[in-house]
Amino acid sequence: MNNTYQIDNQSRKAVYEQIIEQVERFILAGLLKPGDQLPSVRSLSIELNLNPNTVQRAYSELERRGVIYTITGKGSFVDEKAREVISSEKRRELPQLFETLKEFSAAGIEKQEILDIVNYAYMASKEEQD
Amino acid sequence: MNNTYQIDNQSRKAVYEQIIEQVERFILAGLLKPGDQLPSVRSLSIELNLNPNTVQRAYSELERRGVIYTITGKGSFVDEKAREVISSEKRRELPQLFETLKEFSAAGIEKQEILDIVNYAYMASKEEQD
Amino acid sequence: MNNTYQIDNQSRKAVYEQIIEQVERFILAGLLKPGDQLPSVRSLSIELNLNPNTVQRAYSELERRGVIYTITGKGSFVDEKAREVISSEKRRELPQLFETLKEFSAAGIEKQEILDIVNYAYMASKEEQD
Amino acid sequence: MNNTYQIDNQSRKAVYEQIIEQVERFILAGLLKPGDQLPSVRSLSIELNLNPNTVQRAYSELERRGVIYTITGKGSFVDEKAREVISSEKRRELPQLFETLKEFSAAGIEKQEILDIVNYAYMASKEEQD
DNA sequence: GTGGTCTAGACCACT
DNA sequence: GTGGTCTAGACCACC
Repeated sequence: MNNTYQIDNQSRKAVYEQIIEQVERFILAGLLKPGDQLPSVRSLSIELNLNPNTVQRAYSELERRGVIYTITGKGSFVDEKAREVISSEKRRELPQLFETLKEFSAAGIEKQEILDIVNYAYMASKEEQD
Repeated sequence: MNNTYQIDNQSRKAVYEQIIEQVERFILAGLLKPGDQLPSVRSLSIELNLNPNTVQRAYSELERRGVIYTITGKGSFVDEKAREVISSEKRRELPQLFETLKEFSAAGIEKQEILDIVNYAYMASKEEQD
Repeated sequence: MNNTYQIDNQSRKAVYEQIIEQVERFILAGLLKPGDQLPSVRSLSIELNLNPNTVQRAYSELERRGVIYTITGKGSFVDEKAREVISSEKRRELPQLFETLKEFSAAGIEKQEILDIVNYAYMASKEEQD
Repeated sequence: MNNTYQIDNQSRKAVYEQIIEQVERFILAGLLKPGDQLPSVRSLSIELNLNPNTVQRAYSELERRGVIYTITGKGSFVDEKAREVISSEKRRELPQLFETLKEFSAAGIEKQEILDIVNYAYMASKEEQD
């Protein structure tokens, strides 16, 4: 796992959302810790060959959520409560998981197959953490 | 559970995608069986207060996927292989489930909590089936 | 090869065109000879479970082309010049074959592969003739 | 050979299909290469005096097939695998060629005449390529 | 600027 | 009546 940002222009996901996701992923993975400085809007926009507006939008949204904070003239930094904020965001996705799983069931996908995937995912996640 | 169509204008999901999802859900739930006729483009567009084009687009996509077939001048009908097609569509979503679960793990959501949701979802789905 | 009519409701081809094609094919195959009587509009529409209008339309078009002729009150019969007419219809499709073949070439399909198909098709056709 | 788009309003082929065919033809002819940008939906609709929806529909279908990819807000571009995709589409038409040839045979068109057309078509295609 | 979606309403071929 | 296509024109998100 590396901590350099990447964007997939061909993805149907908006570019600014891809940036948000990656910042949050780096935080969850411990690659970015509270107080750490994020790349500046300008440098990241150059690195990723993006319009600065796009990067700015991602940072603004992250700040709105309380994941980072910005000190004008100094830069953007990971908030103390970042992990907490991200976790509660993810938790809000659980009801949708429930709906998805009901559809898998209706589609005839065996419960055991899902349970296996859960186990693999949790194993894989713990390994990446190390 | 009823089999009348509903659309949510607030949703960020495209209306035509909502129609597709509902048709597929009705089929999985057994409310629409192979050979059954779907509401005509016109009648559904009136019922949902939509433009015929929007309904037409949903039906075209369902036909392209092999979920329904259309006889010009007669109507649209559930394909014999509809369930099969939908199941394989769903199965293609499993890798994304894997990614989502890894994120839940990284976000500190306990595996047991996920397993509970899986169990609930499969119970709920089986009940709706009856 | 049999000479009973069949229609494919799910085909994208119009039903009346399917009838036309089959009549012409039977004539080319020698299953229908000049002077032979075609099934009546009514009986064919019942046999194929079609609206009589649809069958009528096919017969009218065949008459217009000179493939069959109709004697009111007696029925429809294969015209003496039927084969000739159908052949010249087919011959008019040759320029389109030319275009199709150019596209196959551009798509990287080898000429030899096409030549093989031509040979097979002519062999198969001669066999069915017997 | 030029690479400007043209539509034939008289044709019974749908306009959006004509656009699809032309884009694919330009790609096969090497006039459009992977990564090349297609005219924007708006500009092409103006150039051809069509409604933007019609062009949009063609582009959507091309994207679904994997011939082009689209970056919302930036434009549509020829996919790396475009030729591959188009070739396999064409190859799927071969069985229909077989049927057509059988009919030509039954219609009394000499095999030699067909072979000549194949040769001409392959010659013509190679020349256009240069 | 770009594509994505939708409404409104029309015409056509076919059953 | 049914679906298939198209025009005209609008609004949105994103770059």
